[in-house]
Amino acid sequence: MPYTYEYPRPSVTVDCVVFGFDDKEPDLKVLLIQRAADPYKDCWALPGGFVDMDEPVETAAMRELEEETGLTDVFLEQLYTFGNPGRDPRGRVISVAYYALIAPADKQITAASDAQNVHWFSVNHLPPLAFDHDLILQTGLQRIRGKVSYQPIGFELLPEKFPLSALQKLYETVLETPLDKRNFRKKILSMGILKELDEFQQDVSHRAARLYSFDKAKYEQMVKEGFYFELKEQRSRETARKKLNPKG
Amino acid sequence: MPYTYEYPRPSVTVDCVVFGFDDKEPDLKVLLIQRAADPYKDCWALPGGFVDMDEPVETAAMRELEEETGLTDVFLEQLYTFGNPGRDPRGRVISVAYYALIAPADKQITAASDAQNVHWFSVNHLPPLAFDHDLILQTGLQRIRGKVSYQPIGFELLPEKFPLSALQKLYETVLETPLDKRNFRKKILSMGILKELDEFQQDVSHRAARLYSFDKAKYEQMVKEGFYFELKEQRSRETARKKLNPKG
DNA sequence: ATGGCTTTGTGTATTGCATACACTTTAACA
DNA sequence: TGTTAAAGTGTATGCAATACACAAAGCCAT
Repeated sequence: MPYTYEYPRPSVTVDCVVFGFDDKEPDLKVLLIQRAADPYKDCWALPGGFVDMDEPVETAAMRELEEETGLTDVFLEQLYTFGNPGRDPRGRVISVAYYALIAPADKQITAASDAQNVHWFSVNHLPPLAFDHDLILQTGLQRIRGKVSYQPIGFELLPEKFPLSALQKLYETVLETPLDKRNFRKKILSMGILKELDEFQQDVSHRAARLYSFDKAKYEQMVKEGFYFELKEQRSRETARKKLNPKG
Repeated sequence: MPYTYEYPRPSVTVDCVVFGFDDKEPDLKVLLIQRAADPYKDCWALPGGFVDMDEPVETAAMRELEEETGLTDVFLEQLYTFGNPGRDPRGRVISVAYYALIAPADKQITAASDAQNVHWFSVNHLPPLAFDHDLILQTGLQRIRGKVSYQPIGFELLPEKFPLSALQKLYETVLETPLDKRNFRKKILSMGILKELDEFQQDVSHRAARLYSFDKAKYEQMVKEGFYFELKEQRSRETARKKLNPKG
């Protein structure tokens, strides 16, 4: 026990809420691991672990994610720090949570390290989770729901090349609202941040859709010039009217 | 040195970016303390300190804020966690940063604890800061710039009763853009989240403006019913036209 | 009291964008 | 070849954002 301090110190961990989108189902999924060790042995949990003394916190998140699930090169952003006393039976543990967005089809998942199992779960059918991981997960869900409308992070959940219908389904799923096809296409295309490809869907039993890709360089250029991404839930005229005159 | 652990542990601190608004100047201010102890003795810094083992992190932020500046009952939200190795010369210190919004006129400030001095600084005229506090402060600034447009947090920076011109100046200051008076008033009043008071400015050497207050209960009710606060930088027709046809 | 100064407070015409809405085209497969 | 499934496309309407200027109020100095 060589590490001695004048005052007590908490442990610091990282946890990752990894979101994935499947446009076949379609629903929003979260990657969970089944714990191989106590506490909460056999319970499902977010991938994560202790921060090393000489690594940045975000690096720790990426390292733990790779160790436990095999994932590398993912979009990763800090979510929130959870540090209530009592959230971990081992003592005072403060956890810096991150959220990641990946296109499951693009990435291979492998259980490793102290995960005995890794699995995608729909956010609507989650198992009981270890620690306060359900709170962390719900916080992540709120975050991406709030964020997709104002930042083009949704593209991180799609493969590099995708049909417009997949993008629309993604937005419909995350925002939990149907969108009008013509209006959606008109709006996203008018932004000019998509590259129209000369490629089409393969192996579909109906007319193949044209594929697009997100033009990140152009998007960043446009942001510099004052462009403002916005792709929100459509507010119907009904709703708008009610706002002004609640009696109908 | 009674605290001994099997693995090394970082220290965990909190830091607070306290924003205030002065509609006389008008500019956005930040509350800084002058450190009474090493490291960075005499240097200006964000109020903050170590998290106790048995208190929630947010409680630590409120406690340190009160100890060092005398402030209580302020709007406080978590901002971001800064934990790069090397950010503190005392060793590995991970800091959970919060930001606070207050109306300086409503609150009394008092230097105490290990602050030898407390002072409001304009965000445009900051002294050199201790640790990575400039990074934290800029992160806070970005956060409120991004957030005022979509959440009515601006009211936290005004006294309870305020004239519309103060609200407008606040938005102009935070968004760094002029706003049209008639359009601003039309929009904010049409939202129905302001209570029109039967009180007027006192001691002004011109026509006294009517005072308003933010109707928080009504706002929260409206949010439940699907209301969506939005008060953004106005995009001129010029700008909008350039977007579609860059050549003019 | 009068005129000057400062800030409040108000209305309308125009334009652009969001919305609502349905049918034809394409391609695979039976 | 016709059945099925999804892709792809245009327009009319209405609301909301914008641009814009002057009269009213109240204090102050003369």
